[in-house]
Amino acid sequence: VSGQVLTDQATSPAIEVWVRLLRGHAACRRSLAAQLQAEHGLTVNDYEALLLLSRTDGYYMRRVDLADGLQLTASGVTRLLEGLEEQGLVAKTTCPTDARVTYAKLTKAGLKKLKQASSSHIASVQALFEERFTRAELATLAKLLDRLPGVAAAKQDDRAV
Amino acid sequence: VSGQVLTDQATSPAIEVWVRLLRGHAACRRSLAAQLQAEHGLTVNDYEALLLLSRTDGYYMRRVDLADGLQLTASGVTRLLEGLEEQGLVAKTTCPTDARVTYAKLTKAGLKKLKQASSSHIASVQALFEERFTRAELATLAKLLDRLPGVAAAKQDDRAV
DNA sequence: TAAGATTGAAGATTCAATCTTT
DNA sequence: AAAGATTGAATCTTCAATCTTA
Repeated sequence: VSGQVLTDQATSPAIEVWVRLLRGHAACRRSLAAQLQAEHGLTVNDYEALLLLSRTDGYYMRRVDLADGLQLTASGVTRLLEGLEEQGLVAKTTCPTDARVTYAKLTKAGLKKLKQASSSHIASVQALFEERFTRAELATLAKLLDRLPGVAAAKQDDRAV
Repeated sequence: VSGQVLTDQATSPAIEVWVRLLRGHAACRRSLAAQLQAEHGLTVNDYEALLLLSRTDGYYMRRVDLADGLQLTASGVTRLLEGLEEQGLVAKTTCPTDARVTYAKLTKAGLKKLKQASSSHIASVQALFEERFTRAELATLAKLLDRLPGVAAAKQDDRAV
């Protein structure tokens, strides 16, 4: 009798994808976050911020662009960088042409930390995904996930800097 | 010169998928959470909890199973249900055969709330995904995401109850 | 001892408001 | 007025410890 409150729509393909995205993201993140924290004392966003910075020319980014790349709010980025600055992994730099802007710059220590963390973190990510998907399936997944909001935008910034 | 700190591995198919999962989830969730909050005063997990409960026989679940289904910790579920109980959408029920267990039971008000919220929320989810993917692509995505940790487990529980 | 559940303290993130500079 | 950034308050979630029952 029960268990059928929401019919049709409730199990539409879009809903199925959304629920799987929710649960899958949560489980993957929990696992990878635990590893990153235990082995390197970094959160997922800590790591991702260092990585985005490391891929730019000059190792610096505006906070706004970091927010877009990480899919965080402006204040989220301020708080995230607070922590990284305290650890000496990122430093503030002023923009010579626009005094409103504060750059986040990857320090030597930050680059070193990223390099240290990368090998084991990348291995964890690969273990998690390559255990479950073939190379072709991963390519398919990447191509499809690319169309989600936030994904292409982040890549553009990445390329633009 | 810079921007090439991490080579090869750093752009492996697994990493590409993980980063897209991170950003895509964040962007989708932000958008859907805002809609759900504005129109119904519910968080994403509020909604998902009501939905999981509505699909069971008798409209109740153990907290442990809810945690597994939502990919939350046990204490996360306690806090989530606290809020739903305050709103009268869920009520505590004791288990007659095991005094350790407290069931979360969907109330009439909870079922009503879920029904109210569903139509617009489902429409939002469909708008978000159907705008970007064909039906076949959604099916492919669902099938692949199914293999992520946490996803199949949640479905099993859903079915088991 | 295990399992189910809760609690206090802490962390991460957001919103709304604010400040400065353009 | 708009853009970049920060801050205080609030929310959500987790971890570690605890409690009760099996």
